Amino acid sequence: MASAKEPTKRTDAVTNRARILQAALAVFAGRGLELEMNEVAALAHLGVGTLYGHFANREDLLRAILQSIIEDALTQLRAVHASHPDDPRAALQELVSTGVHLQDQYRPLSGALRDLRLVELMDPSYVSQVRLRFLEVPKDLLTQGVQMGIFRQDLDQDMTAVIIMGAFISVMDLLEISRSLDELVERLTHSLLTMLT
Amino acid sequence: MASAKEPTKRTDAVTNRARILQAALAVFAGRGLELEMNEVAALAHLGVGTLYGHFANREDLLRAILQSIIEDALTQLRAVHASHPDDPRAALQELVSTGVHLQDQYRPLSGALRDLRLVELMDPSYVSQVRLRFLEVPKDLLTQGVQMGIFRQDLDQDMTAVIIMGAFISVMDLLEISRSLDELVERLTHSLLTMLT
Amino acid sequence: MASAKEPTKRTDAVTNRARILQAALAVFAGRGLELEMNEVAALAHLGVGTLYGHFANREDLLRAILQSIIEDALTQLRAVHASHPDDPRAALQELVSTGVHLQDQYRPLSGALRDLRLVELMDPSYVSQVRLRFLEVPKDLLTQGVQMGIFRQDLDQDMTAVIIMGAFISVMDLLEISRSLDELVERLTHSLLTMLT
Amino acid sequence: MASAKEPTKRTDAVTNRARILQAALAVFAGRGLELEMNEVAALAHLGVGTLYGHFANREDLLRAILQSIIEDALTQLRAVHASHPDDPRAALQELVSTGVHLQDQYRPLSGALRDLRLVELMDPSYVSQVRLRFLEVPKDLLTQGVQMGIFRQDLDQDMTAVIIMGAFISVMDLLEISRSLDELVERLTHSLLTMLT
DNA sequence: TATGAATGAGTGTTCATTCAT
DNA sequence: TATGAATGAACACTCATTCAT
Repeated sequence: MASAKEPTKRTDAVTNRARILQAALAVFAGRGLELEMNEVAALAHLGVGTLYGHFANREDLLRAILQSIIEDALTQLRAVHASHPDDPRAALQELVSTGVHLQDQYRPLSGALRDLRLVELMDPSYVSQVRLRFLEVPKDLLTQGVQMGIFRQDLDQDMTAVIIMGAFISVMDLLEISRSLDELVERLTHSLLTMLT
Repeated sequence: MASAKEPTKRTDAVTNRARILQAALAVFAGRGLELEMNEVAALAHLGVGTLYGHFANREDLLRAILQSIIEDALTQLRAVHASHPDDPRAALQELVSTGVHLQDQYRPLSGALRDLRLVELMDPSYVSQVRLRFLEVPKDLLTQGVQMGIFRQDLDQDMTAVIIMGAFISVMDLLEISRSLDELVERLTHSLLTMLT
Repeated sequence: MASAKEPTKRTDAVTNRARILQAALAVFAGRGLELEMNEVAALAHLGVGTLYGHFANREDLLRAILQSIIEDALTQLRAVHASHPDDPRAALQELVSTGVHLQDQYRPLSGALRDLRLVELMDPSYVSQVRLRFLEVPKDLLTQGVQMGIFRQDLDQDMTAVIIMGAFISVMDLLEISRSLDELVERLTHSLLTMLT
Repeated sequence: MASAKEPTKRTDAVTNRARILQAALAVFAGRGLELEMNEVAALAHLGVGTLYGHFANREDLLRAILQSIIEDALTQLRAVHASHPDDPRAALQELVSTGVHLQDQYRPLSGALRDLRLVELMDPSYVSQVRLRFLEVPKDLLTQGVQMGIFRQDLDQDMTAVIIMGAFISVMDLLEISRSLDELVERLTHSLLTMLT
């Protein structure tokens, strides 16, 4: 029905918004919070002005990226737990794997989450809420594992969740002296399981 | 060109270098790598030009701050181990305490150590070397504890060191929902001891 | 951040590049290599940023001006020779006139061509090449005049070309004690013709 | 009588003034009007402050250098004429030689004399006066030569003086394609003598 | 809605000049 | 008088944001 005479000048607005986010994500992966609007525009093959049609300003775009990353990460992490409803050990292993690969995928994220500029960007309450949502994941896994008698009973579950999440972040420091991400995953999983059972 | 209104301050040059570093440290604590020369100068009650008499440029000043922080942190952490030569449990407790307080004192440090700009600032090999030097501290403590039969034998010491360091960093995330730094230290120490023995 | 008080000028980009060059030329005529970006921008009734959209940096703009002046000057000087194919005397007269008026039009040029900063700006080989291209003009005229039997045979043509070019430059020193440019042109032409024939 | 106990702390003020001028001259030879106070001070092995004890400001120092160079150049050029009271040909040859070597010795001078900043620095009337004093030298030589029947009678002596001075300056352009300064001197002298006799 | 040239506040850095020692 | 660290105005350049097209 629709005969496209013009060379798709008005690409669908939704498409463009997605394209911007995708480009912004790529730039964020490289530059983190230093992301530049021109660079995003260039990568999205759009004019800078177009970015401002979809996001009020740079901060808005950053917020959108961060939310997108955060929700993606949370979704991935939660999916892990859901996919191993009866096997906390396997769940932990995959949680570690997913966590480490998320670090790799969104490299500047962990730094950004600790960057003071983030608090100026996002609502402070949102930031702490996000942190808690992340901690929920290992905590739920722990609770289940303890109930099933697989993990030790004498754990401070909040602290243990923190320890697990912190391990995801810090283990990247060993990447340079390690053969591969997968080796790190395996060793970290083993260590955590040793300490938790 | 120079209009001197106030009676020019003429403190000792050595004093001024220290004052600049102190001011820069304070600004770094607030802004991290976004540190601005004007802000440092203002905080030090010095003209901008004076900064350039002591540091060739902004990057040089950042490098000086970072090295200063890093060496201070490493010194503090190592001192802990040395002060408890025969008691790995007590050493761990104080290590946790020192680690958490360092996080608090040099807030943007852990983020900066993960910031891509750091590698442009410092030698890449220096950065990874620093990470390893930090990991050495808990690792040495572990080795000793295992030899003394206090910690479990079945630990991957590199991984465990990573887990301990990661815990220092991540535990700050819980600060908002915790009553105090000291409470966090206590709970984290307890959890780590539980898992290590 | 940008507070637009006046109704933003939005002249064609091509127009603006020309306007910048024109303004830069005017500033160069006044300040030579000391040209300031702010001054050029103000004279062009454009923001500084606009200059950087057309020229990568100050040096680039200077290069563009210098090349523009040099090519214009060379073109004008060569055109003189071409317009008097059979009359070296008339050609010399007009060459002097053009040379002197070029000096007047692009006042700091001859100084700039002798400025050490020029070599940092342009390729050193470009600079010496330009000098030679300037010398070609009187030299060709001499060659032709000698062949036609109008100028004396016993001339070192390179040296004579240098003498003619040097006269253009130095004669400006007499401007203050002379009635007009045209008088200078006439007297210089007469002197040169006297010495060459 | 004077027993110098202190390590010559107070070097004679006259000595220092001379040292500053010497250093400034050397810097001027390299940088021209871009001369920097710190560089002069360093080369003179004196503190910057000392410079301001002898010269009110940078412009004052520049004025002093320029006057020194100008007077030196004039003295040298006049001495040439005086040393060949009866031989205008020989005088011209040596005038060329001296002129060319002065160009070489005070490289940025001819550019500076054409620099607009010079007029802001020196009294405009001083500048034109200086130009005339320079022109006097070849002019006197011409007058004498004409009176002695050695140079042609039909010369506009002002213009010819200009032509000679201009030749000194422009001949430096050929230095790059010439074997040596001396070769240039010889060829230029020959050409001038050819044209003047 | 899309464009991207234009904008100018803000930042790093230089360098003539001052003044406590 | 000599010193040189301190000073800050001035300048090149960047980049988020706007708006005429």
